[in-house]
Amino acid sequence: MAAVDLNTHPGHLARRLQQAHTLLWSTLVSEETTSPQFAVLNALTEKPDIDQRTLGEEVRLDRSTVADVVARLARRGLVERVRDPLDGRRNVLRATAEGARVHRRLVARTEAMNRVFLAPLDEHERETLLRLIGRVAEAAERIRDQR
Amino acid sequence: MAAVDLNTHPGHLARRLQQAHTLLWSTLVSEETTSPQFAVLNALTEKPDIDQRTLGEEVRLDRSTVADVVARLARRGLVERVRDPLDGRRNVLRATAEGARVHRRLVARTEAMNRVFLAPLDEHERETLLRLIGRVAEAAERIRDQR
DNA sequence: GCTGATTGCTCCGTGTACTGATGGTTTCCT
DNA sequence: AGGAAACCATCAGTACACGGAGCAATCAGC
Repeated sequence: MAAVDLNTHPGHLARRLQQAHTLLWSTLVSEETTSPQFAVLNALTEKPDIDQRTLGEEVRLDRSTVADVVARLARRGLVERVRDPLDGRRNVLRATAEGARVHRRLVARTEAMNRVFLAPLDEHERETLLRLIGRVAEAAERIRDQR
Repeated sequence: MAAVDLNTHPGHLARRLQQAHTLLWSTLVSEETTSPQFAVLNALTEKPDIDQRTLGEEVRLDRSTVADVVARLARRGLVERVRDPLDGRRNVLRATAEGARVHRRLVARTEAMNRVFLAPLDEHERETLLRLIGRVAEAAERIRDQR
């Protein structure tokens, strides 16, 4: 009776957007390397030798999830995980040469994929969409962090 | 070196948006009932006695995921899952009285949560965001379905 | 320098999400 | 009627995502 129109619910739309993206990624970018894994490689390319917690903040991954994702990348030899000799709690992370190679190859493909993904929108709409999502996400993340 | 700015990548932003939403949901709406579970209850409120496949199309959930989500709702007694006597392949689904009660209570809370979630945007921006996400998601879902 | 608090990581349990394989039903076509 | 095709559901395997508990290392205050 009192059913709601889910298309007016940002959460439902966000989930659909993310699902559709994941699927498109696996066909247009890579089957082996997922989008979060790419985000990790990308962050380590920019800032090598950081620990998991810092990396997690960088790419917005939970501490447990970072551990999982990094473990998979390490298993494939794309990332090195070394205990910090100066602080025995930390794992210092770094992309291997192979990891850097994979990252370089995927950068080009992600750009192609983003064009396909955003194809229904014109240039102004794309810019608007990214900006609005960024603002909402950032505000919600701040609420979380202040808890 | 050649690191990319992830904030220009819709996929990364979509993931952040969805994560932030999930977290906000668990604090403002319900700890027990997740957003996909609510979507299922909502769909069954509007259209009772459909099977899992149809339900999945309605709320955009994979056949396996529908089975999981419905199983959890059934375990909590919010949904009934009966083998269709007319077509032995189908599970006919229906929200129980308790499921309807939970749905009613959550409808009000989701509206409150959506206001908080979209608080950083003005009325026009909200409308724009929902419309643009909807268009991108729909286009990407069509690509998937045509495969 | 000791002690208590903090920090970084791991492990466990739960939920969402997808693919591929399998099996049981129904339907359709000859 | 009988067999092939289509269809629905389930199961196994993998990946992301989170919180809580626990452990080892470090730090801060005295």
